Amino acid sequence: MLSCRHTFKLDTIMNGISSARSKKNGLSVREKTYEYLKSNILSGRFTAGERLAEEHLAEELGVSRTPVREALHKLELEGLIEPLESRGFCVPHDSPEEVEDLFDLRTVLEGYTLKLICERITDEQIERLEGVIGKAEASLRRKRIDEVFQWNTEFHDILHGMVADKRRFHNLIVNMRKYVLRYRKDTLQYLGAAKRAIDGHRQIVLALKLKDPELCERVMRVHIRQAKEDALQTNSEAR
Amino acid sequence: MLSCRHTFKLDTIMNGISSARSKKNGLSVREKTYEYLKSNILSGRFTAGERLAEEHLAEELGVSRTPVREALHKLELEGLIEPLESRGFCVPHDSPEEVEDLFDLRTVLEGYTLKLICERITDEQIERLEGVIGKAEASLRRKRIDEVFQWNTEFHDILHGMVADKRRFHNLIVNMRKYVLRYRKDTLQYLGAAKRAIDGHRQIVLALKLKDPELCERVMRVHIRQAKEDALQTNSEAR
DNA sequence: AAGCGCAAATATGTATCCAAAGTCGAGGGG
DNA sequence: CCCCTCGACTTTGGATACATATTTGCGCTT
Repeated sequence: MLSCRHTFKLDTIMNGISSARSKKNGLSVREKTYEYLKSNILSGRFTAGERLAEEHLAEELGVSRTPVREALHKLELEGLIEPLESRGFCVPHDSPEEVEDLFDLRTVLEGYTLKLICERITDEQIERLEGVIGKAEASLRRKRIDEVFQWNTEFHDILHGMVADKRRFHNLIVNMRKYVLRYRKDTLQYLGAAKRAIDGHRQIVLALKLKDPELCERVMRVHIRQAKEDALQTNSEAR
Repeated sequence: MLSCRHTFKLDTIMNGISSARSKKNGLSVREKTYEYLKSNILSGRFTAGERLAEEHLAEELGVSRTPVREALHKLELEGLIEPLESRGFCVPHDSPEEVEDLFDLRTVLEGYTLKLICERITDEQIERLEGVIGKAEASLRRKRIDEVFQWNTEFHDILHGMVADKRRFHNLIVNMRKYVLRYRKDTLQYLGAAKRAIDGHRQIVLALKLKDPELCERVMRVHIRQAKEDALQTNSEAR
């Protein structure tokens, strides 16, 4: 209650910067709310099953319920939260089965995507990928796991950028990688997993160089399956 | 303007039946709005690029803008509409490339799904599938294309029902089949396509009987690719 | 006559309001 | 003592109100 004060404050600021979705510069309140909630969910701030109430979140952010509602609905559609039987939403419990499903889906989609990429990739792009792998290895040698993670992310970003024109594939894959972050943050802790990931990337580039679409698909499937196993391993250890 | 009258009327009716999302019986206004818009989009009532304005739609349905907005956002996420640069949404132009993308995605997902199904299907379920194929053939002999379509849909429904526990796969596939309807409605017209679809289903069942996961994946890929070609063919003829 | 600019209309984003449904607890009855 | 019921409170869905932004068209100026 009494969030009016905060509301007015934020409102004023927002107006000053860029009231609605001025697209270029500032994000709309809804977008900010959405991003805020998403990052909180992915970073694990909310424990699974914990109730997320519109009102409460609205107050916390100093905005009205409207953008919060829209953000929650969007998150629900993306599968990051699920409706509670009674009311409200919560971050779903992630059973090992669901984690497995998620990775299986990635296995299939990313495998096929690499096959597509194989047919259109240029030598220059391959060099870029190799450069990134090199940087990841350098970070690994310095035991900077978080840096390795950054470079590995970059590696996949470059790949996905190559199918940006295939919007459905692109959106789907990018979305799934977001969910995966929830698990990866634990996985990351292990040097072994980081090394395996880099090895996988080396193999991917090799397959791309050979211009063998079928090999590409298989290699990527193996890579993601490896990631799945690392994630499941870490997850079960955590409990 | 002056939609107030309608609004009050519908409001009263709604309240009488089941105001909010009484889940079991009646749909919430948002859900009804969503379904309404979706069926209108899929049935091709809106021409591609045509602007969909909240206010206008709200008035047409006799509801306020709130549920319309939520429905529009949902449709956007599903890819059935896309935001216009300025404001509002529109049904995207479906370039042959996009249709191809859509089917490619289905190819991959359904292929993998059949592989999964292969490992868990029972003889009884196979019999059910064969029964449905038989009925589709009977309908085909009587040249009842719409009936063939129903049975073919049933065939895929049964298959997808078998991976209902893999929620991500399930949702994704079911969703994509919805989009496909937009094209299939034309494709359907052709007996040749109907026959090819049934043949594909026969092959699928055969692969399932052989319990060969790799074969299943390949056969399903071929089947969907066939559907893609039929769809593209029809589409280009239509223009 | 043409182009620039301003103003009005329209649409969208956000806040608030209202009604209805669900939840929880207290009190009474079995 | 436990269960059932009724009522108040919480929370959500939907409507409306309001501010802002965009677009379009009209008028003025050059």
